[in-house]
Amino acid sequence: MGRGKIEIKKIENATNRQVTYSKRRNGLFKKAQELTVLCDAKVSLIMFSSTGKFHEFLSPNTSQRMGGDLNELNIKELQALEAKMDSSLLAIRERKEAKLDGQDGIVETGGYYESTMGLLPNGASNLYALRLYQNQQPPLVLHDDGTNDLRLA
Amino acid sequence: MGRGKIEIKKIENATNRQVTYSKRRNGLFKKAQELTVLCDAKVSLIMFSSTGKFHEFLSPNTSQRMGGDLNELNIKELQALEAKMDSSLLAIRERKEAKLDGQDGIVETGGYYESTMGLLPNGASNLYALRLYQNQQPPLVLHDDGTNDLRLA
DNA sequence: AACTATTTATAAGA
DNA sequence: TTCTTATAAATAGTT
Repeated sequence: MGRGKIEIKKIENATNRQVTYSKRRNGLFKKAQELTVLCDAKVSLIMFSSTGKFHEFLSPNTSQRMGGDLNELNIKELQALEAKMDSSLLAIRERKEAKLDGQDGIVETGGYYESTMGLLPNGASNLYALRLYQNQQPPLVLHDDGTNDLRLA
Repeated sequence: MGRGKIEIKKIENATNRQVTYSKRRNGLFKKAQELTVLCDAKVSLIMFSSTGKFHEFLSPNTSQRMGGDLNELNIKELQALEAKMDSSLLAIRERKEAKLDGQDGIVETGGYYESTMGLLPNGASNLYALRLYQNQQPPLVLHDDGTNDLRLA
């Protein structure tokens, strides 16, 4: 939708690529915003340009605590969060043990799903998704771009 | 871009809202895909309809481990992941303690940033963002939609 | 699900 | 870079 039709392939010229990224990023955010309002949906949109610039959109209706911090959470919420982190950590430790022992006990039964993207202080980025399941020995799926180690703060 | 111009406000008719959600969701995914390819960007797009349906887009170049599981992670990665979860858990416990004591020790110094959205097995959803910092007493920012308790598996 | 009249996004140019 | 505008693309209302 412009003066000419373009092929969807990587824009090799870095300047043009940056300009297009900027324009289309704005377009995507606007669309995400509109979808959120029109359809009462929840949207999380996170992106990194090829130069490592980070931008995100979160549904306004999910941002009531924006700028807040843990002090805004009540004890019950903190306990729930702690419990979740605890069980996730346990899952990771179990996996690590299984790995060390050469075991394999993955059972994918569905359940909690989580997708996330991280930005590190040095500008490097990673994108990964975690799938945390509810059975007693939760498997966990982790993705990254395959080009960097997981860089977890 | 249709037969008529529309106002960006919630579509009250549930059927129309669902139809529009479906159309615009596809549009958003297509745009996200194009941006990924054209600009060599990384994009994570996650959404829930008002009826709780879940959809996501992850940049293809960040999905090399799709379908994999923790067994595909090496020990080093598992250790890094474990350490991250550990420190996050510690941050949460510290916050909880501070909360119980009525303290306030938040210091936002920047650093690791993480945004995430979760889906629970019962179809309920939550959207929240965590900001995990690198200083020794990491503050943590958590958002949800304010209408439900945090529902963490 | 398809079809189009229109609106909207944007590629190329200024 | 920011603005313009011709054109491609998305989509609202309809069938």
